[in-house]
Amino acid sequence: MPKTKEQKQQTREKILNSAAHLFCQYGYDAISIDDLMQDAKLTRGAFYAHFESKSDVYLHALSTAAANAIAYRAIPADVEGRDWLNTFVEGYLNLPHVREETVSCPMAFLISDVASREAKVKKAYSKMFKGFSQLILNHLSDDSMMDKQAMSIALSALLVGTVAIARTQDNAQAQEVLIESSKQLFKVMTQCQPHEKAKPELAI
Amino acid sequence: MPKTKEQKQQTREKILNSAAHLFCQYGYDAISIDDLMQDAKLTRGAFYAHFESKSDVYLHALSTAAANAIAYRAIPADVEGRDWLNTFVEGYLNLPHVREETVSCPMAFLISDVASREAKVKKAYSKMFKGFSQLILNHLSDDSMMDKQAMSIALSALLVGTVAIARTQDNAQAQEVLIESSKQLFKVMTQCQPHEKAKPELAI
DNA sequence: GTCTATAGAAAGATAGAC
DNA sequence: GTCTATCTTTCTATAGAC
Repeated sequence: MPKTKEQKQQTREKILNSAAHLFCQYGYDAISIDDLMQDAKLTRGAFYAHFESKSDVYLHALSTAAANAIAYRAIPADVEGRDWLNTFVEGYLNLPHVREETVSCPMAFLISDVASREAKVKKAYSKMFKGFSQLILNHLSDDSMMDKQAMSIALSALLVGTVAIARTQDNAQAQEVLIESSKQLFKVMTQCQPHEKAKPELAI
Repeated sequence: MPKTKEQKQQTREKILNSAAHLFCQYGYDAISIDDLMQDAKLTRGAFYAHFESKSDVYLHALSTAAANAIAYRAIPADVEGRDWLNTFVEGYLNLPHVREETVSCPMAFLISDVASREAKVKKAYSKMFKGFSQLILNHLSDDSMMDKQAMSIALSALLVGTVAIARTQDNAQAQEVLIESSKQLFKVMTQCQPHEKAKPELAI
């Protein structure tokens, strides 16, 4: 790739990272193009060399936010099954995540923000949820007592919904929601897979 | 109450009903004061005789929306325990609710909309969630195997989260999320209360 | 490609007539 | 209390210099 194209790509990614961060935290309407560009240490006018419109950057920022979140919560390949789920839930259902002290999940943070967006955006969100649900599904241990497909969807809704609810509460209430949801989540998993060992204590 | 005051109150409630409906469906930023007043068959200027600001009407519209939703989903007093929960979940986790063909739950529809609002609004939302969770708690049957407090919070997060997620999906996917979540919900309840009779088929 | 300047539109809030 | 008219701010998007 020629040097100029490479630099343009870097600038674009810089804007996308600012967009992923700011849109997740404040939503589409609360963030102006000026906000994005200032965060990326550029000015308004340069924006349109990289994106068609505000709507366009939001769409791509969704993917960036998802990619960042996936990379941040990556779990070593040798961790499998129940251990994987324990680790994932521990990293997802915790206060630093809810308070954006760490990389945030665009699904939980923009769950009702996407309702007013265009069809393209909703499709991208929908695809993300399918991916999330599939990720959970891939790590559910085989168990004849469990409808894995149904379980993965319900768990996904519980995980995303819990973080979204926690975000609307003060710290004490948020902590309670996170703890009780993960307790019930593990209780369900334990009851469905009675041969597995008991769940470990969670550090949340 | 004098006639003029009574009429003012009626106009105020008309605006609040429009606000509850429109804010729930489109969110705070997408709805202008003009939109609200046109829906209430009035004009911009009259707005400030009833509310201090847009933020003010949003705050009160939250309560109106909650009151409307509670009234709409009211369940006869003689329905109790497991039957109550069945009926409630049936009315809450269904497609017409998700598609706003019926009175919508402000918690599910505005779950991430309140993040950018002022502290007063967040407190009102938080109080609503506590009320929702308490309502569930009041109808959980006694069972020594179950931590009712924890269960009511987790169920609330699952219910609200499921509707919020379903809203981001197309009809087919939304239906799947609703069905699988309610399946798992009842499975959990059944396992925790093994003496109750099996769950009825849901009409969703 | 990035900058400054600005056009054009939308929306919150206010003023004054009735 | 409700109306029309308007002030003011904010924001998306574009134009043109470098």
